[in-house]
Formats: sequence, structure tokens, C-alpha cells
Amino acid sequence: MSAKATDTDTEQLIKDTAKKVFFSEGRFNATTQEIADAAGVNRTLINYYFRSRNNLFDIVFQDAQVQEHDMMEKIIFSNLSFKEKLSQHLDVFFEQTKKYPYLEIYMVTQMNQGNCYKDKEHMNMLLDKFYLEVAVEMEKGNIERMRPEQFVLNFVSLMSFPVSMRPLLQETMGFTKEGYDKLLEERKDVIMNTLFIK
Amino acid sequence: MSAKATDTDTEQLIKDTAKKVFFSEGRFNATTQEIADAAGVNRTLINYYFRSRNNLFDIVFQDAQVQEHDMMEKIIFSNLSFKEKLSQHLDVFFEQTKKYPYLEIYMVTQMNQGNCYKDKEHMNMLLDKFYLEVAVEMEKGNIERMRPEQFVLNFVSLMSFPVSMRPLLQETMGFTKEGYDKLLEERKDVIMNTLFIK
DNA sequence: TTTGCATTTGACAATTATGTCAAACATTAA
DNA sequence: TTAATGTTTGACATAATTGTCAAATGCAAA
Repeated sequence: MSAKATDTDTEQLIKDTAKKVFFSEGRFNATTQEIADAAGVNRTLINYYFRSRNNLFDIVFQDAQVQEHDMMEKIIFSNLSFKEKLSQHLDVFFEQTKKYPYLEIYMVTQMNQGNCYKDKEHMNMLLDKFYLEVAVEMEKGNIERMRPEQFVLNFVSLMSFPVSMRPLLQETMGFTKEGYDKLLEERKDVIMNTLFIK
Repeated sequence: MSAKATDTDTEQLIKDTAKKVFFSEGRFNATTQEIADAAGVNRTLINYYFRSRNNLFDIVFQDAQVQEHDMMEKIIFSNLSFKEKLSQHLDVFFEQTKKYPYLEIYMVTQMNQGNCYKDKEHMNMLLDKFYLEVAVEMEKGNIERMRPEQFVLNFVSLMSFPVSMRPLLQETMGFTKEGYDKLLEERKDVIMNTLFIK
């Protein structure tokens, strides 16, 4: 029992560390040695638990995707109002991406190198449901009229870009870490105001 | 003369090919061999002309940055109206990023690995000038009131994200290549409508 | 034609990263 | 205590990639 607990601990530790190295620090090319060092374990343990570096990568990546996906689903199928759904999604998203700012960027670089795990069918179902809600809001005059897909693009753009591209934007716009943090905090209100007609 | 022209040709060919491999195809880890193959030249020529792989990378990257920067400057210092400046910037940007969709993402991953070539002072000057213009537009009631920095974030987010993250978005949202192209074409109007009060 | 120079090439050396393996170690159950 | 099982380790083999170098090639001027 405690033996099994120990090995699961090490396994989990390696996973967590890899996730941090890859998606918090953005070091996509980190070697197994670097990951092992960061986790404080012997390098070969990575092979022992995960067979290969690639496999570890895949597992960590897939985990992250599933987690993100579940979060989306929970909110979309909640019985919150449309506006509250967006608001809540913003909260959860900002929290997640502050921890792992490089996750989305990594997904992009992987996507057309052939690696893709998205459950497309399920995702389409979620999207279709959401498109309908968007259309209703347009009818009500709460949001600007446009193709629902464009509204979704607007939403994810305004939400994701400043976090995903933070290193670039913070530097180019000449912000300190604190200054940019502040900017992000104000961001939620700005987004809601931009998307909804007053 | 023609000897010099020939070597410059090869040098330029390698540069162009590297740029394409890195920033059009997103293969950031491409080996020197792969780049050489893509250019149809001997691998060691990369060392001959550029000393090292890293150096080639840096040169290509820096070139791209300067180019982007110049483009921005030209528009900001033009005597177009505010709205026309944004409109023109959208045109030029979409054209560029269709060619090199991975450029921005690469910049992000490099930025906090210590590589940064941006001319910060100059960039700040451009931004400050732009912030002033934004403030004026708010006074006029043409755009929503907010911190000018937030308006800039809105603008670049709406513009860049759908292009930068294309591989991810196209896949997740279930678009074909053509469908997504169409979406992007409609995008300019959507952005202008989202940013400006009617 | 020959000399000189830039360019191109293939062979080699050095480095780095990955994965395998057998041995050492620890822990639990008999 | 001992056997059995799972975990950890260091040493080694393999593979991939980069960079150097001397020789070969081609071209242009003397």
C-alpha cells in the first residue's frame, strides 16, 4: 500500500514538474535531465514510469486538454444566464492561464505537426449549443449582430491573447510585471463591456 | 561581381527558406539538415554563411522584427485618420501573418528565454503617440471609454489571435481550410464594428 | 593559361540526449 | 528472518545533431 503510494507520488511528481516546466515556464525543449533535476529525481525514472520522453509529454498534454474541456462543458451546461456564463468562464480561464500561460501556444505548435487529441464531435456539440445561445442574445439586442462564430472568435481573442502572448506584450508595451498584472485584472470588465451592448 | 551575386543568392536563399520553415510551417526545431534540404543546398553552407544554427535563427528573427516594426511606424506617422490607420493596419497585418503565421508565437516563446531585440525606446514613442490618438477618439465618442492600453490590447487581440492560433482554432471549431479563410476575410469588418461605436 | 579567391563538398570529431539494463535498495507479506 | 515485489540508481550503448577542416570546384582577373 504505502509502496504503491510512494511510486504514485513519484509518478505524479514527475508529471506535475513536467507540466510546470513545459507550460508554466514555456521551456518546450527541456531535456529529460532538466525535468528530472527540477523534480529532484533520477533521470531514468522518467523512462521507468513513462517509457519515453514523448510519452510523458503526451500524457501531460492530454491531461491538460481534458481538464480544460471539462471546465468548458460544466459552464456551458450550467443554468446560468448567458452573461453569467461568459463572466464565469473568464474567471476560471484567467485563473488557469495564469498558472500555465504557455499551454495554448504549445497546442498551436503541436496541432499541425499532427498531434491532436481534441474530441471533435463533443466539442462541436458544445459549440453548437453555444452558437444558439449567442443567436438568442443577438435577437434580444444584448450583443452586436454577426455570425456566431465571429462572436466566439471575439470572445476567445479578447480573453486569451493578452495572457497567451504576455511575454511579448508585456515587453513590447513596456510594462512591469505588476503593471501587467493590474492590466489583466481590469481586463474582465473591459471584455464584458466590449462584448455587450449597454 | 557575378560571383558575389551568386553567394548572396545562396545566402538569401538560406535565409528565406529558414524563415519559411520556422515561421510559415512552425517547425521551430527544424535541424540544419532539414533547412538545407528545403533550400536544396549542402548543410555546411549554413555554417559557412552564418557560422552557427543559432546565428541564422537570430538573423532571420531580427529581420522579421525590423520589418514588422517599420510597417507599424509608417502607418502611425501617416496622416490618415485614426479609423483609417486601424483599417490599413489590419490590411497589412493580415497579409503578413498569412505568410508567417508562427512568427508571433515564436517571439513569445523566445521572449522570456532571454532573447529580445525590440527597440524598446522607439516602441514606447510609437505607443505613446498612439495612446494620445486613442484618448482623442474617446473624447469624440467614437470608441468606448477605457484605459488606452486596454484599447490597444483589444485591438491586437481581435486582430492577432485568430491568425496566430489558427491551427488550434480551426481544428477546435471544426472549420475546413476554406471555411476558416472566409471567416478571416469577414474579420476586418467585424473588428472595426466591435471597436467603434456606431 | 594560370593564378587567386570565393564557394561548395564530404569526411571527421565532439557534443548532447535518449533509452536500456543489470545491479542495488527498500518495503511488505509470509 | 526471508522471499518477493516494486523502486531507484549508475554505467553503457545508440542515435542524432552540430561544427570544423582540408580538399575540390568553379569563376574571374592577370
